[in-house]
Amino acid sequence: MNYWLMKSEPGVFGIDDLAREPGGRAAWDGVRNYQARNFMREMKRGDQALFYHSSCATPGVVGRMTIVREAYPDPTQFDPDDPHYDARSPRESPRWSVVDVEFAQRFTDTVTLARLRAEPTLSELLILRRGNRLSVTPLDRAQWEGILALARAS
DNA sequence: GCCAACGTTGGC
DNA sequence: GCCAACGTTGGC
Repeated sequence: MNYWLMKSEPGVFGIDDLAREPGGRAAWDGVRNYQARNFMREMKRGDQALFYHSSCATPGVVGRMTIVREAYPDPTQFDPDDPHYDARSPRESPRWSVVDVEFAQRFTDTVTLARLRAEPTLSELLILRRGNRLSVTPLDRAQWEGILALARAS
């Protein structure tokens, strides 16, 4: 099993939006960065992911979800009315992928970015790296457990 | 709103 | 292939 951290702006699509979807399931669409896309293509059904709220008053990890469908073409890349439309993505070999995620838990309290930075054992977290902008990053098991422990402790 | 960091684009 | 310009991300 693999562990991931996935960012989204709560003003666009937050964890409460995911929880409200039918079955708590949604396609994680709109990713337009090759490195992030490649990580999504590595995801396996049953992998676990943390939901991170970015560009908001209190950025941080707000809950967790499960990968329920492995990578397939992102339909929004072919939709001219979608903000993530990509006119240069070939139909026969789509450039962008999505995975389907399923809501698992919303933490009572956000594990804030400040709290993550204050935790010495999480110093290698990719999202804490200076200038990091990747919206999808892998976690190792210790990081996953560490963040869940912080969520339980709050 | 500001700004640092980074990815992408496009001229050459 | 280089690199300047530009756009985006995301914390503050």
